[in-house]
Amino acid sequence: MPDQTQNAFRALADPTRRDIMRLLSANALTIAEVSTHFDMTRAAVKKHLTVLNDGGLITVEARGRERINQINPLGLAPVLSWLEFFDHFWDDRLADLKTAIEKDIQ
Amino acid sequence: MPDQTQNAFRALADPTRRDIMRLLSANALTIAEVSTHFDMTRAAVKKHLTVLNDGGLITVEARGRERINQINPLGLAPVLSWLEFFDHFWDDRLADLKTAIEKDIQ
DNA sequence: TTATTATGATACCAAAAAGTATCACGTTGC
DNA sequence: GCAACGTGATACTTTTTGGTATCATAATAA
Repeated sequence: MPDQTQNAFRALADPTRRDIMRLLSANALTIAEVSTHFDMTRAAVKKHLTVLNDGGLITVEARGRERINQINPLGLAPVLSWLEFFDHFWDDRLADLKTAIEKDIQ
Repeated sequence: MPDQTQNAFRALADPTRRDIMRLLSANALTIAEVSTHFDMTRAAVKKHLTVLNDGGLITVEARGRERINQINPLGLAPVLSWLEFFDHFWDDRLADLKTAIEKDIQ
């Protein structure tokens, strides 16, 4: 049971892995299916999936010879928890923050 | 003006940088002051501060020969915005998530 | 059985990251 | 002016990371 916060933050640091998270948010997919969405080898995608799994952000379930990769929403908890720390400090600036977020969402 | 989301996530991927964020949440500090809290050279700390600045997570203000490093709460907006994306998908699981967060905060 | 398929694992390479050492430069204080 | 101080910047080393290529293995399909 290593540092789950560190593993989660590290997993989210790569843009490909964040894209995979978005992908899997729609559907659970096999490694091969995920690979079709990216311009890299299946082996590279599998590595990213391993990092995401280490970070607790996805779960992997074997079905025959396939591996179904599925989002684990609870994996984001350590990340949100860490961010939550800052809410306690700037309750006054939090309003600005939320405004900025809403403006940023497309 | 590159990918601010990427720069912010990258900045948060390092445990030292996350610790610096917590440090600066209490007080704005000079580079030398931040350095006293870590077992590494001032140059290394300065590099971390540069990465945090690139990620928009801190602002740096010159005061004489000193550089005051200060948290920029709005810098977290791209990160929170990205995370917010997932809220739309699991409104049902969001309750579990929030429970997990509260339990994780010490 | 035999061929195909999906995956795991390993070795390897290039680029990026984390760190140190060092020096130059502007600011402060005497 | 001059010494001390805080910082910026560069060069360099080591480790980590993102990627490919390749092969072994288990499951499926004919």
